[in-house]
Amino acid sequence: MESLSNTEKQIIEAAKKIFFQKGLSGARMQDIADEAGINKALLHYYYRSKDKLFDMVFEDAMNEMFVDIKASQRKDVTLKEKITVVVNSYITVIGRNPYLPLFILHEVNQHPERMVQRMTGGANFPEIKSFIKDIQTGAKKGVIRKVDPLQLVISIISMSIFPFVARPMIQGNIRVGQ
Amino acid sequence: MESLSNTEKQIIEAAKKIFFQKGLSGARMQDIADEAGINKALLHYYYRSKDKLFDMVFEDAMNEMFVDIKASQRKDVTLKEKITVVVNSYITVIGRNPYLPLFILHEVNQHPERMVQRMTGGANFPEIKSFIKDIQTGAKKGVIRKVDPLQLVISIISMSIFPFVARPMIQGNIRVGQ
DNA sequence: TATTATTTTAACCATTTGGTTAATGATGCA
DNA sequence: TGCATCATTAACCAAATGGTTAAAATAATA
Repeated sequence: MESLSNTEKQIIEAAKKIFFQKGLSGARMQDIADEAGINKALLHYYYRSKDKLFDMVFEDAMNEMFVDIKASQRKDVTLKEKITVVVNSYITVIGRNPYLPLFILHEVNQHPERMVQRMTGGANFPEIKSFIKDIQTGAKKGVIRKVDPLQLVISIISMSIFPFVARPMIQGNIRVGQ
Repeated sequence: MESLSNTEKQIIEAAKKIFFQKGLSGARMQDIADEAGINKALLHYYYRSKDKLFDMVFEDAMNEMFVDIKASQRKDVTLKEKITVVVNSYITVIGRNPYLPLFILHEVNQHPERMVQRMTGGANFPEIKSFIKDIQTGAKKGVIRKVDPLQLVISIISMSIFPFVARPMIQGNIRVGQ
């Protein structure tokens, strides 16, 4: 991220746009070049291969998706505040970039190994385990009802993210039923 | 679906396997032919083009995803039973074929028009509108708390489907945090 | 069995696509 | 101003890929 040339930024922006929409296998280097308004060879000049370029974009996407979440894991925040932060964060981030979640989910499914790397390497990634512990102590204190902590986490994440992912289908459906 | 030859079935099965895993743009006709144990030209003999073949698979997928759901829309079932049927149906169907939801979501995002067709044409497709009405009358009768019906539907669907979609990420995450 | 229709294949073909190369433009610097 | 480095491009290449064709194998039919 340190001092990218103007062209480099254009390329990354273009690559994000195309990769987010079409995925790795659906994206064409020519499309990215066109979107960036440059020659295709220049893509390879800066980022050697399609895969390398995709890696950058993917790492960017992961960061974008989870930056704010990290904030919820500060120790000095109450459980309910943490939950609020998580939900708000997802809604804000995805609202800003609707392609993000489905892009990540699809690509993780295509190459699970690629994500495990980013997860161990990448700085900001939400730690579910710590969230679970918070819920457990919260339940003991009586702040929330006693539930399976993992299930609660999954439910919160599901309800925060899935509506965006399924939006085209739901909207389509409602429209079809008049 | 009426009396397909053995080869045709093999092709459909192979095509489903490959398309489900890799999506339209990621799938190779050669892969499908190999998976079916036949020559690539035979694919085109039965299903003219990759797109035509994909259309079959996609329609199949949509049906598979929503067959059972239709059952929940019978009039003589209570609201809570309906909800149970919906949740169980999704869990069963996706448990049987984990690739299904992400495949559909991804492809619908790639070509929204394709889905709208399937939705208007396809027989079994869950009608959210009718579900919403059930919830509204249920709320009036006091069977459930008064909530935004659409939000409830979306939450139910989210919690039923998303855990499967995000499974690799959640499992990966938990493993990484030891 | 002879012939016709159907199924299957090997060999091709045209296009697309990721990637390379060599030349041209620009930019800084001595 | 001349030279060297960096940025950019047009033209090209090889491999991959969807699709075709003509021939071979198989099944149906008379």
